[in-house]
Amino acid sequence: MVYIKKLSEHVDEKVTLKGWVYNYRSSKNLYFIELRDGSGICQCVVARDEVPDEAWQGAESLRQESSLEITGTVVEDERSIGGYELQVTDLNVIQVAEDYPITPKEHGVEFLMENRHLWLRSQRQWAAMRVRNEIIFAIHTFFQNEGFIQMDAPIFTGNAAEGTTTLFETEYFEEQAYLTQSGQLYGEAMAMAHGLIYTFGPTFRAEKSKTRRHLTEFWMIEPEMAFYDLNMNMDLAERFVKVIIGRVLENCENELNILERDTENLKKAVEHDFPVISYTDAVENLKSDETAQMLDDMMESRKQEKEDLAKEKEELEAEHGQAKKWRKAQIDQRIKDIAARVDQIEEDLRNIPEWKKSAREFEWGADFGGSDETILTMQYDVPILVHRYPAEIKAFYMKRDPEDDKLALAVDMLAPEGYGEIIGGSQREDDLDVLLERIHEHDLPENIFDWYLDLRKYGTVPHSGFGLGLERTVAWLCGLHHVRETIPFPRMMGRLRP
RNA sequence: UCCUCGGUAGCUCAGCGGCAGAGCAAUCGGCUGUUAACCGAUGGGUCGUAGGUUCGAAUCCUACCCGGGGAGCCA
Repeated sequence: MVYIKKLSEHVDEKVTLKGWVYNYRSSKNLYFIELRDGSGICQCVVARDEVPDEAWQGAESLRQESSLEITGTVVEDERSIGGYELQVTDLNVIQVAEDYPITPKEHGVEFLMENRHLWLRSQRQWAAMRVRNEIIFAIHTFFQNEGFIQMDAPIFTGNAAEGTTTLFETEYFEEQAYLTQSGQLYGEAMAMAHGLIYTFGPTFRAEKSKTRRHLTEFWMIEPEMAFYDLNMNMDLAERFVKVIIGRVLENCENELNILERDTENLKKAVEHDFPVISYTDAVENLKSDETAQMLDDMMESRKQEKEDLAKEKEELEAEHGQAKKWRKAQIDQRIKDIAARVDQIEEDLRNIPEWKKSAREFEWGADFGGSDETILTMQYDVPILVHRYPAEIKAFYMKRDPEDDKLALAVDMLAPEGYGEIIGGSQREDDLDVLLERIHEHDLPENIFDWYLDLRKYGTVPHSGFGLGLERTVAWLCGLHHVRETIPFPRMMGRLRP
């Protein structure tokens, strides 16, 4: 048995492929079967004169997603997807699939999500999962090469600590338990045992967020490093992300092609330093005249684009009447695209004045909202690192800046192109008394943290770490609109099936 | 929880007070190189649910259910 991915090694040989019908076309004496086998897609040409009668009848019975074994000679052919095709000599139908719900045409999100178990077979979803796999492999390779030990934090936890986030509650024998929202505190304990560690596991947040960046169950990678300060932490995060992008560019060319991902900015991210900006400078940036001007310019260019699209739509509608059928379909599609884009523009036109106002009136000490993040990141093509946030808006375990007690030694990495925060991290408070004080300030129960406080009692050291959101990273590298397409079976508000 | 957009054939949508429509999919037929193939024919409906206004409601009003996008929160 040969896999489609390896067809180039079998030119002019007779091989047998096993797979599913992705799509098919036919004429009287010729059948074209697009076969997918999980490794790729190959067009198989069945000519009536070249195969036994049973094989021809088998071909005629095929429907989308029918399973089959197919034998033939591999030939190079430019007309075929992938550059190779199979001149079929025999085929054996395993099962004829009736009424496969997902056709090669367009579908809505709701329908596709209901059929996620089948949607995974579609090209774009296939490509996204391959990129996800490459990213996961790159993450392990990077840390293993750097001498990190992969260790697992528990998923059940007894403490709902860390403050504001809503957690999933569950029962652990007769005790109240929660699903973990982060493995970090445990990561710190493990780093004190092994020096450099990373966790790789699922995390759960019960927030009722319905946005393209949120899931209730997502995967997070959290390295924790003994004897690392904030600068070392930021350097590691940048090198780490660069390696991931580099590996994806190197090994997923075909997948990125299928996803129609423009790789220009990804290449820049590998080659250029990520801008490092303090929170305070970022606030200045938001309030600046230049930013206000940038938003005004953006407003103008959106208005212009809207006019251009309206004109294009008029021209298309005029052409529609006497157009041929295939051209009509093309026009309809383009008009649909235009309508979607115009909706987006109108939303922008409503939002931009508010963004401008919120940026202009931003007060030092507040946390950045979605629009503020957008304004900051749209000024760059590569991720930016924002550091030293006001301590008040950050978690209790983050160390204060020795040069300014109001600041926490925290860092966020914000991805470009609207993908938002992909990394959040900090240097941790390593002084027992200060940490106790913070716990009291945040009104957290001390007894829950007794084991965590032990880490400061017995050989405390400066240490740092960060968490990378896997799905947001996949979404960004794939250029996907929504994180629900970055994980096989996304869990989000109102979606527990399939 | 709030704001906003939507729910019409298996799918994607049009229709927005007066006979329920199109494309794709399905079924049948045609076509020797197609590639979201093409051409012809056929079948296919609880217009999200409940109530109201009206001579008449998919269309207007009210409530509810479900979904998309966003705010808050965050990776």
